[in-house]
Amino acid sequence: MLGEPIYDRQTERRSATTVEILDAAWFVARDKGLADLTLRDVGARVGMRAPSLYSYFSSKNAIYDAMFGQAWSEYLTLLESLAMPRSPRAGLKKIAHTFFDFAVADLARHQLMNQRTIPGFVPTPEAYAPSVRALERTHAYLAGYGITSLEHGDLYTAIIGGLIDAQQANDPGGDRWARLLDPAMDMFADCIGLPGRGRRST
Amino acid sequence: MLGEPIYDRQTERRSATTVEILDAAWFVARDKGLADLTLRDVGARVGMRAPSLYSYFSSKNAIYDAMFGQAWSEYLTLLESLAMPRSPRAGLKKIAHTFFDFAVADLARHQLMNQRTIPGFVPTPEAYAPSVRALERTHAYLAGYGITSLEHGDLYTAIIGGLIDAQQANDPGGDRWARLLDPAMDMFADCIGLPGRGRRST
DNA sequence: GTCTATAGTTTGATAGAC
DNA sequence: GTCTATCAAACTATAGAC
Repeated sequence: MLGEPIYDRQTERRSATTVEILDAAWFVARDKGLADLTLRDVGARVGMRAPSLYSYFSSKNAIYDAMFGQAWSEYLTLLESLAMPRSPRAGLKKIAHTFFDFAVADLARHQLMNQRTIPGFVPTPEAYAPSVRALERTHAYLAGYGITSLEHGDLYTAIIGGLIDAQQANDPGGDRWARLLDPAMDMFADCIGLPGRGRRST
Repeated sequence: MLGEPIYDRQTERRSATTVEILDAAWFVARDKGLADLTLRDVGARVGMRAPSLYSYFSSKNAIYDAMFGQAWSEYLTLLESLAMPRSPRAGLKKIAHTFFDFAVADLARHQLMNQRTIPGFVPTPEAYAPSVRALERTHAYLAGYGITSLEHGDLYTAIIGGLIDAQQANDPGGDRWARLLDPAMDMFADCIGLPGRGRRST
């Protein structure tokens, strides 16, 4: 008797369709807004009727859940692929820019990842896992620069998050707050006594 | 012929009911979530059926709009009532705490005031006015402490906003990020060269 | 001004034919 | 696995009686 194959045409085709559906969901979310995503629209985008989606996802929230996990996994991969510089100051800026740019590049994604805006949606532990790993990885980077205090890590992420929200809320598509990212990082670095440039006017 | 009265029993009663409806709307928003506010629930809370609300508000968005204006007016009043201290550092902290506490005290209100989470809702210019006045007033306070640069003002508000969002997203009801407010303000003050304590470890 | 009644829409989800 | 058909529910908003 032959061993069971790791995959066959059927399961391969099936997961390909699953990815296709998720892509369609992202498109609709960006187009109509994350909260206004409907199964009809998603289905139409992949040439299906809404009920057919239930062959791939058990509910609408299951789609949100997969999107959540996918987005954080993407960010985690991006974060882990970074070649971190020697200089702590440059390192802080690199992570900050990576997160900032990732968030600003896709508002719907940022909303799903970082805000609690979908009424009944709570990510499952499986989908939540990569976001935890991303945070751990960030703290590991900071620790590599000698920043081990929990408070410093919290403040660091809060400042970046504040700049992102201000940017997208008050100047979407612009760079009024994006330009403050580096000065803010220098300010933070000065505050915790990192080596490098001393005081700076802005 | 008698002059027209400034008000009479009818208009007085009418505006009283309007306030009652708004109070009910706030209650429902806090209870069920801002996005899940329904006219049925609001009506039930004031002993009316949903259609009756249309005698007071022309649409559901008109209710959101009134709530938006009301919230910002309240904050503006609070802001203008502050007795600002002499010390710039203390002043920065006072405004920061005022805004932080106001936001954290009512999540639904914060969501309506500062985030764009309701699908079709855009505040009318009238409702938007007090929020502009609040921002102007904040900048006036900062100017009184010699902080006149636009960038500094933007960074100041972004930091506070970031701490608020981190607090409510990751530790609602706690104080993990609230405790960072003063250190963050000292950091900011150090950065822009305000007098007072020099460098500080956190 | 408030009600009942209802229009008109949209949505997530299920049943069952093919 | 995809479809049609449909359900059940929710909502905003309007019309018209009282």
